[in-house]
Amino acid sequence: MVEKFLALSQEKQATIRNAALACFAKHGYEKASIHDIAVMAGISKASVFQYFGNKQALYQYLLDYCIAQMKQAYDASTLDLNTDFFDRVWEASVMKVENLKKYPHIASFIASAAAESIPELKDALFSATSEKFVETLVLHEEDCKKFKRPEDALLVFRMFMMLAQGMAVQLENGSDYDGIMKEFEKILKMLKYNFYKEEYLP
Amino acid sequence: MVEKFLALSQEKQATIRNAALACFAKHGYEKASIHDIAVMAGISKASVFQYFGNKQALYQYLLDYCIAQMKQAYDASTLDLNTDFFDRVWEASVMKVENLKKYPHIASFIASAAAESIPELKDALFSATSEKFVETLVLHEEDCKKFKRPEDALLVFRMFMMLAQGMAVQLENGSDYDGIMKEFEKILKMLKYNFYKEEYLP
DNA sequence: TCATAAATAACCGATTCGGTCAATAGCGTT
DNA sequence: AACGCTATTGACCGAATCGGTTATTTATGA
Repeated sequence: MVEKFLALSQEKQATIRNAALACFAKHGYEKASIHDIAVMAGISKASVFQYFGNKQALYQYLLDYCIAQMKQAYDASTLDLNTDFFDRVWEASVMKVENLKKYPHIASFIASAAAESIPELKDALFSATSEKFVETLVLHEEDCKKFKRPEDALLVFRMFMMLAQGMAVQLENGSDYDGIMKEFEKILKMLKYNFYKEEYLP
Repeated sequence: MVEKFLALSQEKQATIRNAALACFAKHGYEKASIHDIAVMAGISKASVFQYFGNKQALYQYLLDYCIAQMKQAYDASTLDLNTDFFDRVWEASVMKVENLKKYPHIASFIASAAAESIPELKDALFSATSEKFVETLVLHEEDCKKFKRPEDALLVFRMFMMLAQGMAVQLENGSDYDGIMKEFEKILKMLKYNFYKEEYLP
């Protein structure tokens, strides 16, 4: 049923998709109305049904699209190259923010769908956001040695995870990307300076 | 019109208020329905109208209630006593979290109302969350001297503000208060140890 | 037991819901 | 210009839900 939609131009697809993602994210499945989505996308309500058949199918399409996009984003995660912990955190953060910029409503849609306990999200979310997974990806054993107190490394990492959530909130609330990222970069440098042994400082 | 409601027992008032706060916070003013609120509160829809007259009056009552609660919470902020910066941050965080525990839905309701750009919130929110205000309240000049690099103090404070937002998100998503606060306490100690000059460490 | 107050089920007109369909607008072909 | 074909939409459908009212039931207290 979705072929009609996929035949549209990429721009129009993106416009409609973003409108639908935003509405579902903001209001949830039941309270989001096709009328709202159509108005936000600048098309008629009938067209939405022409493209997707019904409300459920539209939601399912968005779900599949977001899961695929998420997997792709994580597959493209090649941050093992940088050898330093703080550089890796920085790189991962930049990647996350760039993704947030490129696909603005995916994160909030996923969060909203998770709140409605959509079953198929459980798996996709678990593999992507599992703290242990990200931990082994970012924090290596040899990183700890650079710390004045090696036992601090894990806690610093956990702090970054919380910090990332706070940043995401601020970004959603309209704060400018560049300003926040600049500040985050300064924070990283500061932490590195204060936590590393002198021999590992530039 | 609200006298009927205020005549109820405190527990029943709290139950109804929390249901209404949760519904308005989750769905916004327009999409939140009196039916939903009544069901969540375990009373009949007619009773809600009996207590508050109409939807707008209910919303206005919640708004007034939350603003009053917020002001009271900030008036009770007596954290000047502790002389150390990190202790002050810890105390402020505990206060914030205790408030979040005591009045679970106020924060999200205020956020939702702010998103709908309710005019009277502008003032109340500005005085309460203005970063400059909190900054002068928590970060004093003599604190900076304790840092190995005094210029780090302000950035550490900014980091705490972001961290607090991340913590709030996790708390809303159902993580346990005590676990998060334990971790935050550890983070504070760790930062203090790494940032302070040795002479200021216990 | 009875009067009174509190709570609700049933109901109201109006609006909005998801969904359909016939009419229209756009557009390449001849 | 007239045609045919398709993409798009305005108008419409019955059903559900909206905010709000009212008549009836339930609880209370003298």
